[in-house]
Amino acid sequence: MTDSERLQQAGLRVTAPRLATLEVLREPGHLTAEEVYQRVAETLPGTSLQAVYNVLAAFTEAELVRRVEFPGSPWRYESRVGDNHHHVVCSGCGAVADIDCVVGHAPCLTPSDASGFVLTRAEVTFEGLCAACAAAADRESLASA
Amino acid sequence: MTDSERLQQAGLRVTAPRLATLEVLREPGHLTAEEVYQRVAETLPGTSLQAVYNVLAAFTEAELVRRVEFPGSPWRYESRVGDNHHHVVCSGCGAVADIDCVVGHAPCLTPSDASGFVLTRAEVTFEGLCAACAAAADRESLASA
DNA sequence: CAGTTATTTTGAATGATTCAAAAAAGCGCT
DNA sequence: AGCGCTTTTTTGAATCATTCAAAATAACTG
Ligand SMILES: [Mn+2]
Ligand SMILES: [Mn+2]
Ligand SMILES: [Zn+2]
Ligand SMILES: [Zn+2]
Repeated sequence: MTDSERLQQAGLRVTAPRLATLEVLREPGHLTAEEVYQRVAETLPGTSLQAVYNVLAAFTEAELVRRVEFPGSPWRYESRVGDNHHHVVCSGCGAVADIDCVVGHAPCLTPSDASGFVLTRAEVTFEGLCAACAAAADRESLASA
Repeated sequence: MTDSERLQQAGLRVTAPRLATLEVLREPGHLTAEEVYQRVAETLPGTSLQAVYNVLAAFTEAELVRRVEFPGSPWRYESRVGDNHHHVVCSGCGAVADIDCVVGHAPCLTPSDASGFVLTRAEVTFEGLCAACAAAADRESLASA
């Protein structure tokens, strides 16, 4: 299916900013609105940041993209949708990586006691150190020892 | 241990705003800085919102309180610390409830593949409808059927 | 192509959090 | 109790991501 068709299927008009945004978000990654805007502006100068915000809001609504929120960071957007995967954020450098849903059977959707809530979704964010930052920390502690 | 002693143990000076904040956060709940400020101001008029922000930042740093972030909401603070429990947020009314760590053996800390990250923490936020909102939704769908 | 409606542009507003400088208060010591 | 040093609070302003609003423009329908 072409990008235009995807937009139409979602009930959205086919516009240049939207096509450019789809293109930018095609490759894997977790970009902020500002970052998407920078990249869109490369191929489509004159596009406003506000337009990118509008596009991303519409896409999120239509579930063409997924919006993820990490502490202390602006919202980020990715094209990997529909699989409720999770994320790790490096507390050293801020790098983000995808994590497939834990140990098979989605244990994260079956808490022991949900206090009467009907659960629809689980958002899981891991925190840790990426390989590079962990290595750096190792060298650090070795040097000071 | 008294609140004063807790502050001293954390290396923090004992001040009125800090004691008042500890008092406010004694009971379970998830309050925003603004809400803490409102309650502190009741017993300690003249306290500034900025002071509350300072206190909460110091407390979070010292792990006297835990800060949790929910999408679309200002940060919230709670006194239940040290057990890495999780949360549900009602998508209807915004109510927040605690959820003990899922099915015993903390499966949320053992993802199938962490892409080389060394994990230190898992933040799990469930989304759903609280009992009241679920009941309301039921009535709604019944009426329109 | 004209009419209708969605989208983009431009410019400003909002709200939570942070920054900075001066005043006040807490603590250790005498 | 009083001094001096350091932390905390106050006051006032700044920052940043996101949102709001109105007018201009562009996409779809027939
Ligand atoms: Mn992802
Ligand atoms: Mn809690
Ligand atoms: Zn890193
Ligand atoms: Zn509810």
